[in-house]
Amino acid sequence: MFPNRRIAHLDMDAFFASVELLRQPELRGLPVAIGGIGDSRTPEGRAQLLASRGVLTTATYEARAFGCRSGQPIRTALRLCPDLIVLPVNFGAYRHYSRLFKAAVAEVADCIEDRGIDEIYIDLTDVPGDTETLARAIKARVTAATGLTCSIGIAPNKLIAKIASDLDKPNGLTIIDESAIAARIWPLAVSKINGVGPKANSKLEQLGIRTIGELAAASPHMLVRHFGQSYGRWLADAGAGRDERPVETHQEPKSRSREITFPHDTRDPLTLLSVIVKLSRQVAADLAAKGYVGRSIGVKVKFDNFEQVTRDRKLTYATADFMTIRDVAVDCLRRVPIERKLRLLGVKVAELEPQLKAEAEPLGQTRSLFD
DNA sequence: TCTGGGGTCCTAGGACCC
DNA sequence: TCTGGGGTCCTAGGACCC
Repeated sequence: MFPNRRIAHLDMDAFFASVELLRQPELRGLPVAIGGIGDSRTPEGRAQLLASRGVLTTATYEARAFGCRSGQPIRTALRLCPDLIVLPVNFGAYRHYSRLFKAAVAEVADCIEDRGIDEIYIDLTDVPGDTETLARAIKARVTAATGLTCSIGIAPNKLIAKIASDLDKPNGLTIIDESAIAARIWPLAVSKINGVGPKANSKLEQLGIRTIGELAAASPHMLVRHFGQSYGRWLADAGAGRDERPVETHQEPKSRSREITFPHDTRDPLTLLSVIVKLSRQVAADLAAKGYVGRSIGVKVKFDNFEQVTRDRKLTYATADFMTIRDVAVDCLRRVPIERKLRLLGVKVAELEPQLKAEAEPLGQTRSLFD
């Protein structure tokens, strides 16, 4: 049990776009979005973006007022907001600011769980001090270190903290204790729960469950009947605001992949082969850079009708070797019936382990001869 | 010329073993 | 010979998240 925990969820506000605005302050107040490779302010860049198949990763609040959203095709966004300024993604800069804000938080509390480039959970349970004072100190340090704002939710667990951080965006601070859950959380849509996506949401809707309060009132039996043992029970717990997951300060990577959406759908064998080779080289380099090797190698194919298939193969040893990855990936691709054009091709290495352990592998194999 | 790229976790069926 | 049951591994697919 985790009595009286104090868990914070911190989410940077419109992160990618906000970083760009630091670099280009003259764009403040204008509708700005990040995505693709071109810059919409030049005629060539605009033409490139209009021809591309990219989506927005982030939109400023000014752009959101026009209906622009992350995940939206750039073309759609430019139609909704012809004056939208679309800037190319610059992951190097975002990673830099990501490190800065996480280091700033660590000065106040060091039990931090990484949830990607722009959000974290923080366990404040054992940090001395009043909750609101701590939260304000964290926000102040993040802004001092980066010039950026964030939104924080604090609650007895990660599930509620995540919902809370979204309630007062941008630059928000929301503290929800056990006694406030009914008033603050129950009126919200079930889709606000991290883990309830479009499929579960529409199924719940068919069952007459639209709010978290209605989920809390639903019978766990009924939920298990419709959603299965595991997800059904989880839904019942989530509705009740129960979540005992700890804040995990370290997670080992499980897989490494690279994928690319073609500018134009294709089934040309030479093109597919050269792309597989390139992706394999990238995955091998990524693994080498991080010092990992993996036992499972596979490919992902998305056809022009968005149908998706995967093929993978497990090896008897772990590797990060480019030629091995390439050969197995090619082999996997050969097992995919190519009856229409491809939209996307990807290569993945999974079941990762640190490289040092793998170097000891031959010893293990030798020993096994005497088993 | 609608719909990115990089992840995690879960399920389910068949093979295979005891 | 007319039909078990548990366990693990492998592969493929899908939901969901940032």
